[in-house]
Amino acid sequence: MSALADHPTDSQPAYAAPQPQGWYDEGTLVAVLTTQPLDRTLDYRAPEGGVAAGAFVQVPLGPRQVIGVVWGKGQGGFDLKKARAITRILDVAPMREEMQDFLIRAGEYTLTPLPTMLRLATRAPGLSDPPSMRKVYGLGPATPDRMTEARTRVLAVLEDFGGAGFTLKELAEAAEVSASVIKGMVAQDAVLELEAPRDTAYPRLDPSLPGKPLTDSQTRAADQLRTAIQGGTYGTTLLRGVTGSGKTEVYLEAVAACLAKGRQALVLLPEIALSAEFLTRVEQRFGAKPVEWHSGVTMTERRRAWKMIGQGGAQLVVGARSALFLPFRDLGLIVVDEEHDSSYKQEDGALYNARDMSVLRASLAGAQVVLASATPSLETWVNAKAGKYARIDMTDRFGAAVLPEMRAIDMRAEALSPGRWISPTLQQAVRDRMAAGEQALLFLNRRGYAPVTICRACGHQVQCDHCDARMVEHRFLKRLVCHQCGESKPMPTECPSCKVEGKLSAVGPGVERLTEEAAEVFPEARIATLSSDLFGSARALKQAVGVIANGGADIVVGTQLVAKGHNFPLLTLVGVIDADLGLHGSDMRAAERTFQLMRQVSGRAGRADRPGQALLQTCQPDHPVIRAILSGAEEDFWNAEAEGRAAAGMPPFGRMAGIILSAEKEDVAMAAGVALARADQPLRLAGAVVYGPALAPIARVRGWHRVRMLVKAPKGVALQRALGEWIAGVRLPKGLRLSVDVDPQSFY
DNA sequence: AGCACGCCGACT
DNA sequence: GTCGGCGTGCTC
Repeated sequence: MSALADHPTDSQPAYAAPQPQGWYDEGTLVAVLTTQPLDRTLDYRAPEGGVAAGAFVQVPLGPRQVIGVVWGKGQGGFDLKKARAITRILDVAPMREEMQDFLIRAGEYTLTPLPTMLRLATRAPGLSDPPSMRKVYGLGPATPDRMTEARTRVLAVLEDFGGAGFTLKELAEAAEVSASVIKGMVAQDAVLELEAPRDTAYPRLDPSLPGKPLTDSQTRAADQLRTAIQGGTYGTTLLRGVTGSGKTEVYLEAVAACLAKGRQALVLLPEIALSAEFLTRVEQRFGAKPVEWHSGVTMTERRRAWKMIGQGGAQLVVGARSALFLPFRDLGLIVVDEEHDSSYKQEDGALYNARDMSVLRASLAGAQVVLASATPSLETWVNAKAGKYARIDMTDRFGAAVLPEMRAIDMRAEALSPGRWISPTLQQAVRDRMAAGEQALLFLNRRGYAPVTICRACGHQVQCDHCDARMVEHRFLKRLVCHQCGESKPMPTECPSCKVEGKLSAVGPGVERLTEEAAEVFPEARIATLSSDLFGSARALKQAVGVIANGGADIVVGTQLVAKGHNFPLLTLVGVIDADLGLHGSDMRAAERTFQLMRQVSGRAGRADRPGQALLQTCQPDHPVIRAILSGAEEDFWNAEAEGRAAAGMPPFGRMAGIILSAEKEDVAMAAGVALARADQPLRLAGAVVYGPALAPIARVRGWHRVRMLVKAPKGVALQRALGEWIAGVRLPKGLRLSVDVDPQSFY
């Protein structure tokens, strides 16, 4: 058996496959899938003129009109007098059969109902609106009765650029005239006023423009990807390159090869902040910007993007995970940058991992996948090792930069007073760098001022009112914030429990507190703090990053925000304040994540041609993870992790699903969990075991009580089918929410 | 998801 | 007698 028989691409569809793309004549019954939470399609009569399979349509449903997709031919088996007709066909490209397949397979893999999957695929505003029109202006047949200077300029602009296409505002600006001059010429037919669709194709990208000069290892990697793309079939490649090795240039060459073939490409990025920088790079490479798709894109732009991607009027999309559900007409390449990033796995209606679903989508579309990372996930590493994915390693850093020297600072041997976190050894190292005119980064993956606020009179710890989580003091905001639900309240002066005034005290460090300490220890230094909550927008963050990159700070204090791809050429020292943070805890991925984060953060040092150094403050210098980070023996680390996981039957060597039951009352959630645990026969028959129910470690979120269960199974078990039967066999009370997380990232 | 229908308590 | 609580069930 292959190493990953339970991979999404291996699942067998249980739903009826959609009908071959065809045509339905007027009056015939067609099955329509809507986003309404029904467990089946409904039959409708094809409208006047017939309808294509896959067409987006508006149909009557009870008293309402809803949007749906013609899924196949009608199912029948009901009173045919009840059949109603499709109201109208929407003016968008029909859904391709491959997309239908993708939604079915992805829904089965993640145990998500098909209507919910369709909702992911139709997240564009104004889909049902008629095409939005606007007035454009072109050269008219007549000559104006009297020529004026202004009128001459208008005609000159129109002649220079030919055809229609200017809006009134654009033409007025280009010709340096007022709108009334143009309106006057329209009245005389010297200028033509036409209605044209507002949603137009995006500027063409030119893949034949020369790229940046590549190093030898970049050239080899790019060649391998190009060859894969020439083949025009499915394949996945792990592109592993150490920080600074220039992965982006390499996969942009893959994009170029894909565009040259006339197919579309998608680049998934974990964060919006990255895409701003990325857009410029794409524009430099291809002469035009790609299409953006993320939560910050405006409604009108979203509609245009969605329609143009479906029509082929967009070649390259750069986006967040939801871009995976865009209606590509001919997708030839998906790049998942920073494939290990946990933000690819999240709930936006459905629980899915965009990295795994990319592989599924590509396998159905005959497209290539490039999984790029300096620190791949264990799953991907195992797939590559098993030969399921191709693997390219880029080991040399771009230019003269080399990986930083890594050393541990044993905190047990450092003389440090309580409430202080920067060890004397690290202090000296920072001073040395400052003396050399270089920058130092103090890394602490904890937002806010202090993670715990305790009352020194009664010992009370301030908790969130809605969650079982401690509130984190944010001194910058002068508030306590719950990092679970986002709720915040003003910093109290008296203890909420014993009402004693002025005894609340901060325990433990956050970046804000670390900044305070750094300012005391290094009074002459210019200090910048980078933490996501200190910036109101991606723009503000980008500006701060720019200031630091240009030498506007001596010391940067930051959270994991700094680990993600920003380039600071003057930075040569990284001090990790608490390398042990994340090593303890119940999470099987804690070691993996710590390893990745440490490698990434230390990759910040010495990117330019100055040698860098990374110092890790730890109380466990002999911990295997810390040792692997220090030695740089990544293969050893992964082999050890893989062995441990295999021995424990953990993913990717075994299968898992997390179940979360939530209800307003704890006993309701717990009772449902007990009922589920008792009815575990379908799971046992399939060879799976259920653990729990237990109160989730964060047992209350936003006032909802959470109970969790865990299902484990050996590889090769049809886990989704067993889970489906299991849950269907138990009657759950209303007011209870159940969510199933196949391949959970963490156990919360 | 909506929105109906439907069957039991305090009001004109 | 009836307005309305939201429990159950349907939508082609």
